[in-house]
Amino acid sequence: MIRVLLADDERLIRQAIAMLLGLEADIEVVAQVGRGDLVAPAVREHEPDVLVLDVEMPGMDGLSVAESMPGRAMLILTSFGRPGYLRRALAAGVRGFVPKDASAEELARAIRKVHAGGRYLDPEMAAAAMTAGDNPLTERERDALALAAKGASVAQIAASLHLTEGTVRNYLSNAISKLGAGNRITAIRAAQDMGWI
Amino acid sequence: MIRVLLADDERLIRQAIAMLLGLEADIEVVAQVGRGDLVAPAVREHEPDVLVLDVEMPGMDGLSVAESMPGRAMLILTSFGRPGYLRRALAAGVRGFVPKDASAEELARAIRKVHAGGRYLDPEMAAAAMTAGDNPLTERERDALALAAKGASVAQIAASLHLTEGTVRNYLSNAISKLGAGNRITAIRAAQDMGWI
DNA sequence: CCTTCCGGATGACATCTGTCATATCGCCGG
DNA sequence: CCGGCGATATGACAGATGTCATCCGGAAGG
Repeated sequence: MIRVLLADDERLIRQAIAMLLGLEADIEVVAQVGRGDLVAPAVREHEPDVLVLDVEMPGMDGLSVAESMPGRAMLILTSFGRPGYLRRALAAGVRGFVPKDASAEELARAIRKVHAGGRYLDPEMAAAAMTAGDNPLTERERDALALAAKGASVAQIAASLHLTEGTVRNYLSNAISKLGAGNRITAIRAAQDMGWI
Repeated sequence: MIRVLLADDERLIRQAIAMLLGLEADIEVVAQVGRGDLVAPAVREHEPDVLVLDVEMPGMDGLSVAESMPGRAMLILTSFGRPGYLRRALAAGVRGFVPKDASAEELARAIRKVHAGGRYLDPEMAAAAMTAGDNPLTERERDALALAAKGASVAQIAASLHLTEGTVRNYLSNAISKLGAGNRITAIRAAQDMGWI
């Protein structure tokens, strides 16, 4: 029996997926949580074999959760096939990556594979991540763009990062150019679509 | 037996919810579609009693679908409790509004209520929509902000709407002020959070 | 009928943003 | 050791953005 912990913020989805997985003879959902920060306590209590984590969650996102639990069998389940998510997940030791558009069979197969020590990556997502290439932004450019995405002005970003305004403008300009955008708004959208900020 | 059509773009979610609803003795999912533009043909073919529509879908969003089928028993199922969504849905004659964070029982109850000609609004969403009040933006302000949200510059917006640049700047400035934002980026985020653009 | 009000429209002005040329620093390969 | 490279940092400048005072026209109300 494969003991699974399921983390997703939407109760209906969580309940429903748990039900589907419960139909599989060899899979048992032993815990369900709706917030990222509740995963660690639940893991301690139930000692599941495999963690199925949604990326978008309050408290702590699924990728951060994965990064905080190295060595465990984990699988990311997400609505958004963002290349950056896949890279972060793999770097964190996650061995399974399944889109919510997958079928229940695909999810069950992925869980078995991950439990057995293997990998399961959705073919389309893997291809998209390959095509997209790596994150071209430097750390500072990402910092600046992430703050801009929250609506911060150049002055506010400069204050946050302890830089002069000119430098911040420069980072944003570089980011805009690297992302093939025309202004900061399209740059923010592009970076978010790729899962880079 | 209540015959239900289920429209949601994520297969796993669709399958799983169909399974949950199938457990209810009086509910039967007679059709499932993954795109908004496939709802109309499926309705013609299966003649369901109640339509359960996700807002976020490719092809055609759930609210537009609802607007195109007046008089039918419909229920909106969404991840995002945006006040503007609720208003648009009610205006389109939708009688049920359920967040994906609801329980399966709540969804089933809502479907029965809507099928019987009643209404079911998630209490929290209804309260949020009340608190938020109505969309304060005029039509032109919305047009301009929606284009800005796609990354368009003032010049491009002006060309699209057949206005001078000054007028466009004015609309955006009004929108920023009405939304309590400090620049167009925060204004865009605020308007999107409320479901106003 | 006249007034008031509000959305729509305009251009001038101050400020903010994006680009560019340039400089410094640490690191790697020759 | 030295040159080259890329990340970081800076300020000047041009162009884009946000604010303001103002005007126009139709709807609501006296």
